[in-house]
Amino acid sequence: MEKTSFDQLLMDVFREMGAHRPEQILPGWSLTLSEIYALGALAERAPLSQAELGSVLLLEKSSVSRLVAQLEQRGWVTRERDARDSRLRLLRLSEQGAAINAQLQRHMSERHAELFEQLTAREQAALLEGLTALRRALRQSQSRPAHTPAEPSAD
Amino acid sequence: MEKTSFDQLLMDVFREMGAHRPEQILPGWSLTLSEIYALGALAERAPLSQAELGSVLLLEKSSVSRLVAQLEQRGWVTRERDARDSRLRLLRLSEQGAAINAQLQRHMSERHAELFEQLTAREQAALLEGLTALRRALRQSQSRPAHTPAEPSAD
DNA sequence: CCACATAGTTCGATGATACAACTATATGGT
DNA sequence: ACCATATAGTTGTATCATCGAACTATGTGG
Repeated sequence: MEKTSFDQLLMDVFREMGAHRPEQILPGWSLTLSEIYALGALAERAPLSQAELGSVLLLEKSSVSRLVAQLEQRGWVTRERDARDSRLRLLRLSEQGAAINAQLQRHMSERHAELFEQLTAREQAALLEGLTALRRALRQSQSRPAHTPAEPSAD
Repeated sequence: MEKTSFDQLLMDVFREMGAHRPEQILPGWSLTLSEIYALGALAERAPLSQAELGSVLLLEKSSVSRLVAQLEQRGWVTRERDARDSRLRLLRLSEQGAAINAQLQRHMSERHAELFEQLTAREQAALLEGLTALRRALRQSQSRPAHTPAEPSAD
């Protein structure tokens, strides 16, 4: 039993999941991780401004701008101007976008299922518990990345 | 309590660790994930040909070629020709490379430590167990990525 | 010795990202 | 009202990791 480091483990998992190959995340779908992630975020937390989406995705606003432009072009996301503050772009999934997202989730679930079948129930539980905890820890120690996503001022 | 999907979890973790921002993995070190990973692989499994390294990293041979060229340029990796088959480049860490790798590992361990402090012992154990199992499962179902890395012929 | 296989390199393209400079809109003080 | 400043988003430019294809060099088997 190799005492593999946690980083090593995580890196292995990243790679095997094809994280360094944008096109490969979901074979056949020309979707990047960011796009998938964005759809998921919008599906859950209803209307988000681009800045808000950026702080979820940890992406620079310019990257978000282009990202959502693409999603809009595909007809998956709508960008409505906020009535109260027309600088804001309120992002929502279109119906088609919601459908795509559902399909994506399903697709990924299937992939999970395959993977999970190979884990014992105990391992599955451990994986979820561990990742959830890790994410929590990461969020807290969120050691101010370069483009430190500004806290959406709750103002 | 959101029933966060596993993919979602994993993606969150990716992003918070800065996996989409090459430079950001280890602030101050201009190292990509692949480079870090390559150093680690060489540290463990002694001399590897580029093809072998490629199948570890899941990278195309051309990508490996450039990657190791960079590492060599920095003086971290040596590329010796195999005496028996001079087509092969036997990759090894230089002393400096080994030192760098050790430093990297230490650096990352520290980061772990910070993160782990925020997890309960139980969560830590769960994380390691879960990731280990997941990696195993990924390796097994490693079914057919596009550029399917050829099995390094055990010759 | 020639045909073919294998290891690696180089070239060109793609795509995700950042940063900086810009536009448009909002807000607050005088 | 008006200007200064702040904020949201866009556009332009650069970087860089990656792939695929075409190439070179080396090994191998008739």
